[in-house]
Amino acid sequence: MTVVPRTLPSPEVLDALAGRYPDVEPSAVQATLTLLQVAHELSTVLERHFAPFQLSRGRFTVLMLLRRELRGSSPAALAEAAGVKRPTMTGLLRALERSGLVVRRRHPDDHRSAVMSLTPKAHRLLDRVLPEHFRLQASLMGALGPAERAELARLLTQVRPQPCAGGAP
Amino acid sequence: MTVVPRTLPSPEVLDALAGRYPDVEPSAVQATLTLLQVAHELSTVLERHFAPFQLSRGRFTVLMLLRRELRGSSPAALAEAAGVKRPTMTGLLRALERSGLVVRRRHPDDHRSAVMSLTPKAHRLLDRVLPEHFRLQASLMGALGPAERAELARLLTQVRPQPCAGGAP
DNA sequence: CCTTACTAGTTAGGTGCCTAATCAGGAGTC
DNA sequence: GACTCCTGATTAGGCACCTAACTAGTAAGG
Repeated sequence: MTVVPRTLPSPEVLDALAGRYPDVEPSAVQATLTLLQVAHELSTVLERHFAPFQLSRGRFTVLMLLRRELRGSSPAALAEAAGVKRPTMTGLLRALERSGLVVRRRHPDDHRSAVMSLTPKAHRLLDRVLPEHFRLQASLMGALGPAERAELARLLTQVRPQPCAGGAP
Repeated sequence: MTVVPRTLPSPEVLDALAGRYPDVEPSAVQATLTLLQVAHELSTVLERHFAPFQLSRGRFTVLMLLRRELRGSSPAALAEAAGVKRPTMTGLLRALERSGLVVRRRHPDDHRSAVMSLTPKAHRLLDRVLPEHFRLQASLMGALGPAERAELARLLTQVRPQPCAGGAP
């Protein structure tokens, strides 16, 4: 939920920047800032929705992953799937364990590894959270038709860090 | 930089959810998750770019605001413009002050208030950071043409929290 | 076996943001 | 002037994420 300017730079400011720095592309600046800003708002709305249930986005994501796709998998696999580092997953799972939402068992073959799964309490919690969650998601996208949503998703996936010489190490 | 599932839910999983929870709109789920995920990646790339200059996104944003639009304005005004709470701005400004990038003066009329401005060192730093920053932004949007970028920004601005009964308190 | 190399998970410590509570200056009312 | 009310800024404390460094179990080569 990092900081993002609340309003876009005015055309005058952009022009001034473009005069001083030749590589300014106003359309790129606008798209980047808008993307960050809208994502920030969206994040905030989702966090607010989860808060009354003692859930953060991270904890919710873990529950959803464990619900169907990754049931009975290891912390490392969950970290990978959730896009989070292993130490962070340790913290998320500890919190969920303390709340009685997940249980940990030792892996039968590999004694280093753990096997996580949801408790009945977690399933009941999700049954309370998810209906409203999906309504919220639908309302956030309510101003866009299905075709526009698909187009939005398509355009977004093009925004990746380009393989433009000197990629990640 | 909050957590977001690294891959979208498969169609099967979405179908299963839609079966159990009637309000699931797959296009909304897809658009939401994609938006959060791309914003997360973009955030990460930008943070990496700023790190060598000892800048965070927050500190950079403050410098940019102070550069032209809000030169000589108060911490409260900066917080408002940066989309951040006042205590957070206190921390950002303290860090920038310690690095010798901003200076603080008392407001001549209102002795509660402070007037912040950039030092020459900050202008030199921005002259080093910005060219590469704008090239990076351009490359991130490199796969999209100007019209597509504008369309992306337009669609994004539609994603606002809808005024759909029971707004913010 | 036994060393070496790897992997799963945790701990320790740091950053960036938040809310709640506090302090100090300013402004309106009597 | 003294009371209340408001507002700018800070401090204190908390949460979610990170990296680096550790512990413990596994696997592979001598």
